[in-house]
Amino acid sequence: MVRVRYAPSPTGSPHVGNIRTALFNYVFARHHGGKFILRIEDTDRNRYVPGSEDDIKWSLRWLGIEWDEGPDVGGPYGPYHQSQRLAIYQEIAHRLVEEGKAYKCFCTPEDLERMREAQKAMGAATTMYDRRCRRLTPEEVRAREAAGLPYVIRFAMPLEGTIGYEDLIHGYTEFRNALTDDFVMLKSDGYPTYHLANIVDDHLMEITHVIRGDEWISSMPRHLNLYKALGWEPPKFAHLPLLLGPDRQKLSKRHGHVQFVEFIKEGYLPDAMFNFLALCGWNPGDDREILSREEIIELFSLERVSDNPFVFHHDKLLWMNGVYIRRLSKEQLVEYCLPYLQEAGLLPKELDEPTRAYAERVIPLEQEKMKVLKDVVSLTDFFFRDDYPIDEAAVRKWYTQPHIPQMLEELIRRYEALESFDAESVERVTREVIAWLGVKGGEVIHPVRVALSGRTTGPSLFEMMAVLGKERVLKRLRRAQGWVRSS
RNA sequence: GGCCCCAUGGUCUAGUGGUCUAGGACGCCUGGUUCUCAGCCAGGAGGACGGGGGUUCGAAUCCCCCUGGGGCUACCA
Repeated sequence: MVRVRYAPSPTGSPHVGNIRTALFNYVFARHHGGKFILRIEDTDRNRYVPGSEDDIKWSLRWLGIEWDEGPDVGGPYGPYHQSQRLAIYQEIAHRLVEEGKAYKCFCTPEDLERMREAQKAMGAATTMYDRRCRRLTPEEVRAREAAGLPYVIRFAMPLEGTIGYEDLIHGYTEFRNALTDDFVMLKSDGYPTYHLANIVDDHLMEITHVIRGDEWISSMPRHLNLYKALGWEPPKFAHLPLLLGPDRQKLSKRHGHVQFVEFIKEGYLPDAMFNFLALCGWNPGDDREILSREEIIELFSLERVSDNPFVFHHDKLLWMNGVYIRRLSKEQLVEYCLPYLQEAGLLPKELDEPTRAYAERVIPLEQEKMKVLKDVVSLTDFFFRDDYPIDEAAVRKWYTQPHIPQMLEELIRRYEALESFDAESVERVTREVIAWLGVKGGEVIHPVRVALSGRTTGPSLFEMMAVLGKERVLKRLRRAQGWVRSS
């Protein structure tokens, strides 16, 4: 039985890279019919950010990623918050101390700082804990404890030899033990560090595969030696290529919009995000790129995960989201868009039937143009308000032309007489005016579009008029009569 | 600096020794459709597969070196 976990730490709203890791774990579990576990690694009390755990869960659920064990759903291996498992880590850390595989270190942060300064002053290329407390005699340790000095527990790394492992993505890799220092396992506040908690929980929760970012490769000598010291069989490891910003640095806040919840708010669709994230480092091996979750789960394999870093560009995500928006039924599109229009104040929070029906006719008009749902606001605002911006350059271009006054007058007269203001009738009448004026179609259509929407781009003019309705159309055409000027 | 990872067009990626004068996608450009934009359709530009050595009849594909980029180097994850 495959058991994998996503183990975020609640130190802020998760960014795309974190969620990509969660998705790969989830897809791997589903592909193998295994379990996907969510474990909260809240072992850093200083960096804890309230609310970030909710963002993590919200992001996962929004993507349709449900965890089989973890917060809210429980499970046989709980608790799933590391802060609730402190006694376990402490017991194991002390056991290691008794076995001589770890030791108490009484160095203060100031001691360590001085040590590093001294090493640098001596021209050392690398600063590394000098293991001074590893050499303390039992009497010295007892004396310090009796004096009530705070301490951390450090792992006693082997001083020689190498340790290696077979990475499912990178292949065999090995490290020289002497190059890794005696890392802290248990902090002076009694909380474990990632290195300890992660190994203990992965073992206790019977995790079979650890799938995480490449930045963890360098911690492998610590983890592998810890497993060895504990006498535990390590799980399989797969390190995912890093997600990079356009400057090729590891993706982070510095790159702007990288928080996953920002993507949700912008109006990316869950299916599109799922699809795109799956392609951040993985591909199905053929030319397909638009893939459903079911297809991704069916086709996924770690063997097809690339081992080179992935530069995250928004362009392709935007394109893909557009593809998914265009595939939406009119009803789905409306449901997705209404909240954005309400949020923008273009529609009331409580929709009455006529208003809703109107919005249902407006929104689909711009479906093919939307890249993100939020686009609906700028694309359709003139349908919902009268004080929309006017493209002055377009007004200057058209409203200085000689046929415009006559055109407006004639259009208004004929539209007023129309009984049914549907697209076909409006088009018929408009074409009559075009013929009567003896001008090209565009010479009427373009200035009318500017009159009705204030812009030069937009939906098909006649459908737009039918939706706007006779009253609004006439009002706006009359207003446009005031734009006419000679030049 | 040390250790480790990575290296195919601007970006993502196919490619696992011959079928590659390197395929696909995004982006970009052109044309078509059309009342505009978008969409859709059809074309196009853009790579001497980072460089140098090998191995081989034959290398984008295997090996080595170099170069470049990145990650880690905390009582953070």
